[in-house]
Amino acid sequence: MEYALDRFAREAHEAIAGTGQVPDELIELVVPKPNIPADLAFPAFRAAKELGVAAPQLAQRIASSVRRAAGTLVGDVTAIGPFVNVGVDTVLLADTVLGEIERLGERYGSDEQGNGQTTVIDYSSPNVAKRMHAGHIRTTIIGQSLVNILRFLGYPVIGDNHLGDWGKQFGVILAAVQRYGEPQGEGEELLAGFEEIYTRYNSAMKDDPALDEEARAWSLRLEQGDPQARAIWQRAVDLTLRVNQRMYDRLGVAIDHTYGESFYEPMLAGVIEEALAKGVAYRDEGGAVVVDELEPNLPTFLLQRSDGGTLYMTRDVATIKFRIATFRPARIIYVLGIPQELHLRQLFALCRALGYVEGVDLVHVKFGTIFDQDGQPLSTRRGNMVYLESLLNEAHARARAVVEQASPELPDDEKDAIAEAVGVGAVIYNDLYQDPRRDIRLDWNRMLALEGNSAPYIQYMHARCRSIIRKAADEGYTADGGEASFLTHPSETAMIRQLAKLPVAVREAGERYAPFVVAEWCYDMARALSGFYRDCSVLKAETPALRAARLRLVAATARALRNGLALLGIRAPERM
RNA sequence: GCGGGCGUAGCUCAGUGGAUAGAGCAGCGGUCUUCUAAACCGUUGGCCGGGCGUUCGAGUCGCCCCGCCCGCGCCA
Repeated sequence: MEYALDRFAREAHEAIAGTGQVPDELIELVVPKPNIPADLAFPAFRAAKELGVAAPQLAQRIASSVRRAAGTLVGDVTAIGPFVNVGVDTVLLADTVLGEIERLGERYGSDEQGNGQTTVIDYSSPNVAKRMHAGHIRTTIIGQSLVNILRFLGYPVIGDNHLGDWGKQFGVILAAVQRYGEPQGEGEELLAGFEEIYTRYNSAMKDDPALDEEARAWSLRLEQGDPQARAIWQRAVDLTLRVNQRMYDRLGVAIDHTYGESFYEPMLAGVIEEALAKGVAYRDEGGAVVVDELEPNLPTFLLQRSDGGTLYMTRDVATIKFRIATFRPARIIYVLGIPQELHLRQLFALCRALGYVEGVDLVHVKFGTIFDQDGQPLSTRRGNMVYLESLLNEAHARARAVVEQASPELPDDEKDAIAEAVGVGAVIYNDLYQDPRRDIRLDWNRMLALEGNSAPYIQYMHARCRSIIRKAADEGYTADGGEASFLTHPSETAMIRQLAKLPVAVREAGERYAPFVVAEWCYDMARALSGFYRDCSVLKAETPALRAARLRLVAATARALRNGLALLGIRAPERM
């Protein structure tokens, strides 16, 4: 889709090429830094060198011979030193952008580049029989935002929650249930019970190899369909899904499939056989299936345990094979932590060696680890674990306190709804506002910040727009006759420029698998609005025509902010 | 040892070869009789870890160091 800024870039390029001063292939436009008074720039260095002239001279020649074709978005063209600076025609831009937003509404910023190329995204994937904690929040939130963004870009996206419900890990739970009895209770509390016996057994296992054997044996019984093992397993799976769903609902997360690792059990033997038959793997003296020397610097790994049990790797290979056969994707994305990088490199290499992934892009979207205040890893044993539910509850409570103070007149249920949107939004935003590769040190005040570069700030600016629109309607004002040409104040044109950038930001976020690009756009949009709010009154505009134009601008801003926040999975309340 | 990531203001972070490196938080000083002060304005704060190179131009690319984090066969 060609949005206003795409058109502007094309027309600016054409205008420069039209001077005949520089060959088309040497024209490369860049977006200048904010302190430069231009919307696009052509650094003339390379072209000047190629043409054997001084760069400032070439820039000057281009600027003085450029012709502005009527009806284009190209405004002033000036040379500053070796740069040709191109300004946008702000009036035409305003008219174009407002028109786009009014026409496209909640689709403003979307695109069609996906073109039928299916993308499978593996995200969230918590373990069964455990509560979700701070460690799960990143894959869940980043994953859902990528789903939203890629869908918006027109890719058919299939999300899959690859539940950790199999393998030795669950063998430990089964063995623990045998030893300590199955925990009783309901919901979160019951899950905590499972967790408790799991950690107890796990630490006992450390100095008793017999317990380790037992857990492994139970994982085998589960794989082989032992009815007792399957019954406990089923209860644990159902319970976990039920409890997790509450978290997903609060976070605006909806995952298309929840196959889980167990789903692939019937396919595992075939995968192992195939790897052996193709000579990609071999069985060693101990009986384990080994994959060796697939690629330089790729460490050896196992596809089957020596006792016949399968591994994470086995199930992941089967998962890829299944996904490709079932969904015919052009791409599979894993939203997984950096510590899993080696595993995925091995997995991808193995799938390539097996010939499973012709024409399929395998992508690891990686993120750093969460540590506590002191830089220690979060763990149940350390007692520093932060559970997702209590995190969200705390966020809600803090936001609720602010609503209570700021808007005591609102009805109770609306206060609650606002507190939920704002509190949860703050948590989500905290994970999406930066490049995910960095490790995060847990800091409640930063995580639950309600001011500055935060979701609540953006939500607040949106609510202010909505408030203006409500008040205008009360007074009988409408946007009718609101010509974009009245919007000439610097704060207004700054807003329009920012509005125009949403489609660009969405595309970049998709290309880089980087929701923070959208988050950044939202924040910059909110700041642009606050400048406008300070400088330009809507209801008290000098003329009815100006008021109507500003009403259009404010409505468009609310719409665009809402779209941006939606891509992050953050709600935009009408009032705060 | 091998592999990967990170290093930009006191703290948390943007900056994907171009012009004078930008935000938020914290600090200091101001602004509510005004379309919501979850806001706004002003201000303090930088050998961009270090070195060498490539380039007309390097926070950005390459190489070498330094520091921190992570991973490296029967867990996931």
